Amino acid sequence: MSRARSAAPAFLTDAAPLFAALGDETRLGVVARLCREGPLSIARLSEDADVTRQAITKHLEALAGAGLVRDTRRGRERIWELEPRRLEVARRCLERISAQWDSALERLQEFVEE
Amino acid sequence: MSRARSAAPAFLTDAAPLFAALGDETRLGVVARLCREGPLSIARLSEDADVTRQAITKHLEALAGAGLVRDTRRGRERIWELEPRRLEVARRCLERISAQWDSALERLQEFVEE
DNA sequence: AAAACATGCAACTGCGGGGTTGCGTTTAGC
DNA sequence: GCTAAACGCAACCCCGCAGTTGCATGTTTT
Repeated sequence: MSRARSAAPAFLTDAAPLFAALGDETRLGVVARLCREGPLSIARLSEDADVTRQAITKHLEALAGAGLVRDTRRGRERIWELEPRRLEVARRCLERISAQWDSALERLQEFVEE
Repeated sequence: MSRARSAAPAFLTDAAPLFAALGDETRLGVVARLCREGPLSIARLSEDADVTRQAITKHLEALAGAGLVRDTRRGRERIWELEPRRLEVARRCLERISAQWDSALERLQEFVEE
């Protein structure tokens, strides 16, 4: 489908890669952890993970590809942190879709009441 | 990671498959269309899509796997519609994560202001 | 300078996702 | 009853993702 039916809204086209990036338990966990613990190195992120350090690295780069995180080099470490701006965009995106569903749900509710 | 770091919150574990289901432009388009056009048959959903009918079928079943849609047979047709309850759950899930990010963003803001 | 630490790079595997084609089956519509 | 529409099923292909291992490189630390 992609851009069928009178051109899908832009925020939907943008949303797909975003969802895809978050559609992995490991990555979602990394984001959550960066959320509540702030910037962390790869080593620290890998410590409690049940996958390899390299796996974590790949996931971080996947998240970076979606623009959700950013890395900064500090000595021999590579520190990863959330990307506020992009995260804010993503947040709005989620809310728009949420709102879209909400109105759809209301309409469905009307049907039921008839 | 998955359930590392003092057990990841349940709503995170649940969210991953949800995001995964939505992490495809085609599927996202299908959901959006069911949102604003109501229940539709596979044929109608495939009409304007740029993939095959079978592809659409698979996507629908993927969405069904995430509990987002439901099918009803009507004659020779198979009608697909949104699953309100589950969609509501998903919506709340998005909002929780959104809120989580929001507080993280606020904290980041504080850092900047220092 | 040597040991320990943090990471990069590359190759490799396995598997599932997204897509297709071909054909069979059921249900409308004349 | 015959044709066309709507769909199911199954096999197949391709590619990228998630994960691994092994080794090299750069940085602290003592």
